[in-house]
Amino acid sequence: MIRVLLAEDQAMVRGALSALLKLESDLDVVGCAADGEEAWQLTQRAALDGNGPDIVVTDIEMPKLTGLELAQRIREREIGCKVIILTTFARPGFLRRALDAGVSGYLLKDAPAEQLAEAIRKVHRGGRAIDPQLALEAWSGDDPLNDRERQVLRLAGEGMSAGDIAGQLHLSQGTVRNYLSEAIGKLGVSNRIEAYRLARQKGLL
Amino acid sequence: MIRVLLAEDQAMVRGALSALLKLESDLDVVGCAADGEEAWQLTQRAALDGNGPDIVVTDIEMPKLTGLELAQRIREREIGCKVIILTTFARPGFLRRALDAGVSGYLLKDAPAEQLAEAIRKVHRGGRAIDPQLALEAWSGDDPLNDRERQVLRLAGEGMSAGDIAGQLHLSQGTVRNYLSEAIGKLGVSNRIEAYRLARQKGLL
DNA sequence: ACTTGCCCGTGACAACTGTCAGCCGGATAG
DNA sequence: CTATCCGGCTGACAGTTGTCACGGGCAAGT
Repeated sequence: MIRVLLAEDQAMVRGALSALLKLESDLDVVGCAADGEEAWQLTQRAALDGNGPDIVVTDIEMPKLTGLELAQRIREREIGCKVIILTTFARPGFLRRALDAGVSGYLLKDAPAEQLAEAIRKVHRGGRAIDPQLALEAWSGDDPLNDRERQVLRLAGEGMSAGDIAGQLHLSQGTVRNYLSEAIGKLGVSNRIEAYRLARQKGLL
Repeated sequence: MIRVLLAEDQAMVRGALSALLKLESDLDVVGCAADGEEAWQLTQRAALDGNGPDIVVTDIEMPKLTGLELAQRIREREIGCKVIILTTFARPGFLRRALDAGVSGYLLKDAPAEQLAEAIRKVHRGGRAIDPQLALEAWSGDDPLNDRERQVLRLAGEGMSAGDIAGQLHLSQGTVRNYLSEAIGKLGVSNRIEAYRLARQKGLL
């Protein structure tokens, strides 16, 4: 019996995926989480009790903690469970960061439903399940942005001013503007809005 | 037995929803479509054979034919089956257009999974199933923005400067800034980025 | 110890943004 | 006809943004 934990913010989709996996006799859905933070709590707590999930299937874009951050944390704290990313976005940057975060699988929501159970089994056997089309693209374009630039850009994209961002990240306003300027330059655009859009589109956020 | 047809472009989600509905003993998933056009073909053909679906559950954003267009067509050709929209987007503008197209239900993918089956039954009995939170907004929050403000905001949201926008719309730079200022004020935010995000989120663009 | 690189910060400057008060011409209505 | 509204424009002002040059601190290599 493979123990699976599901993290996905859209309740309807979460419930439906759960129903899908419950049809498989060798899979056991031991938990569902509506955001990354909840998934982390559940995983960690269960792991301490010795009945943690074998596989975490997670979306990327979720409130509080993204799927990528969740994967990273699971690896850092050595929880010992595998992670499969299940997302809408075929962005090379996402896949790359997912691999850096040590995930074992990366599936698209566009893929046929049967692939999910198959991927879970494959990963559980110690294999990897990476969408083949995407795997190719991932090593072509490279990611110019560093962590700070990403953070700052993300906040700027939500409409925060340099001052706001500085407050939130405990930096000075000038530094924030420098990072933004850097990011704008690296991406070859002319203001923060375009930088945000481009970075987002390329999956660099 | 309620006959249901499912239209949703993401294969994984489509399969999962299908699994979810198959758990209900009084529901029968008689077809799945990956886009609006396919859903229309299936619905129409089955209707001619006298075994058309009672309910079509459809996403909005799909290739070829959107869920809204599908709903409209089903009503125009008097197929005689009900439509339930199932979408990510809580935009009052979408709901309004959906109602105009004669749909019987409008659910969010954020809603709990159980609601889908309930909504289907309710609509089959002749009722309506509109997300209550959304229903309020749709007729309360009426659109504060005028055409110019919308245009300008849309372009600003793509990263264009006041000067760029002025060029594109054949206005003066100052006028563009005035419109932006107006829009920012009406939406109660503090810069163009937030204004864009809010307007977009409310479906006003 | 010395470079090299990175992170964070400063100060200054030009450009852009957001706000406001007010002008003009056309349409509409009383 | 005149009053009023509306779309568009202007000019001015303070605040924010984008750029640049530069300085200090810290870590890793050499």
